Amino acid sequence: MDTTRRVYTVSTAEAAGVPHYRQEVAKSNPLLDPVLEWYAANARDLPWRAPGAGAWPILVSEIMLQQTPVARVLPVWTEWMERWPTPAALAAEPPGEAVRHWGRLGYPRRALNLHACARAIVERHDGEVPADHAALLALPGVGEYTAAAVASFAFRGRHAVLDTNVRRVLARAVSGEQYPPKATTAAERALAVSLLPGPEEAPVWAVAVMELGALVCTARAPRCAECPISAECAWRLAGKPAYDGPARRGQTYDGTDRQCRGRLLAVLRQAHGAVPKAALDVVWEDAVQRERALDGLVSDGLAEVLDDGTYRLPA
DNA sequence: CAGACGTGGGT
DNA sequence: TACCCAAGTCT
Repeated sequence: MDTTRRVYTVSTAEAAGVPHYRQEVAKSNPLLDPVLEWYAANARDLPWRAPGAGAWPILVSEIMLQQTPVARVLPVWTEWMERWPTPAALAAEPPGEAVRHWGRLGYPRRALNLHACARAIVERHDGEVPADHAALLALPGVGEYTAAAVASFAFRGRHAVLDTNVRRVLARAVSGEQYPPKATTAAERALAVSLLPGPEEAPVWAVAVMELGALVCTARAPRCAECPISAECAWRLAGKPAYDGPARRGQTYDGTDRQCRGRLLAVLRQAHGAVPKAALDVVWEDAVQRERALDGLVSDGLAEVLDDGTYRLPA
C-alpha cells in the first residue's frame, strides 16, 4: 500500500476556519486503515448517511442528535423530512410548528434554532445550506462541532470533527486517558488536526471515528475485544487506568426548572390552540417555580402570552 | 467558564 | 433504585 499519500501539508488555521499560513501537520496516521476497514464492515445504516442525503437532511440530523440518542431521533427526523424537505418549507411555517413536531426529543430550543436556521438559509443563502464552515457557524444552534460535521459529511470538506465520541476515542487510543477533559482543549484540536487524512478520506475518517466511539469505544463499558485499534490503544496498553480527574457532576432532574419547563411545554405542544393559564397551573405544584419557568419559556421564544392571558406555542 | 438547557434508556 | 450519559450550544 502506498503510505506516502497519508502525508500532507495543510493549514491548521484553515482547518480552524481561519485561512492563513501553512504548516505540515499530518505524518502517517496508524489508526486510519484499521478504523476505515472496521467502519466499512460495521457502520449503521442511518438514513442521513445515505449516498444521496442532502445538506438539509444532514443539518437537521446533526441538530437533533445534539445530546440525543440516534434511536430517539430517527422517527422525528423521518417525519420532519417528509413534512419539511427543504429549508424553505420549514421557513414558511411559524416557529411553534417546529416546536410542536419536535415531540419529546428534549432541549426544544433546538427546534427554534432549526426554524431560525431555515429562515436564515432562505434569506442569506438563497435557500441552500452553505458549504462554508464560517457560514455554517453563523447559523443559530450551529457550533464548532455541528459546523465541522455538516461541512464534512454534506460537502466532503476536510475538517477536524470533534464530538464526544471522537474525543473519547482519541483520549484513550492516543493520550492513554479513560476520558477526555470536560471541555474541548486546544491540545485536542491540534491532535485531531494532526490525524486528519487527505481530502479524499477526511470525511469518512471523521464519521468512522465517531461510529467507533458510539458502538465500541463507549463511555461506560468499552468493547475492547471488538476494537480495531486495541493493539495500538494507549489506554488499554497502560492497563486501563481509571479516570483520575475531578468527579463529573451528576444532574438530578426531579424538581428542577428544567423538568417544570418540560411539563409546561408539553401542555402547549399537545393543545390545538391557546390554552388558559389554569391548564398550565395544574401540571406543577410550586407556583413560584412555575411562574419562573413559564416566564423563561416566553423569554426564550418557546411560548407566547396572548392579550387574554392564554398561552400558546409561538406563531 | 461553569451552569442552564429535556428526556428516556442502559447498567 | 439511582446514576450515568447521549453526534452540544449559548451565556
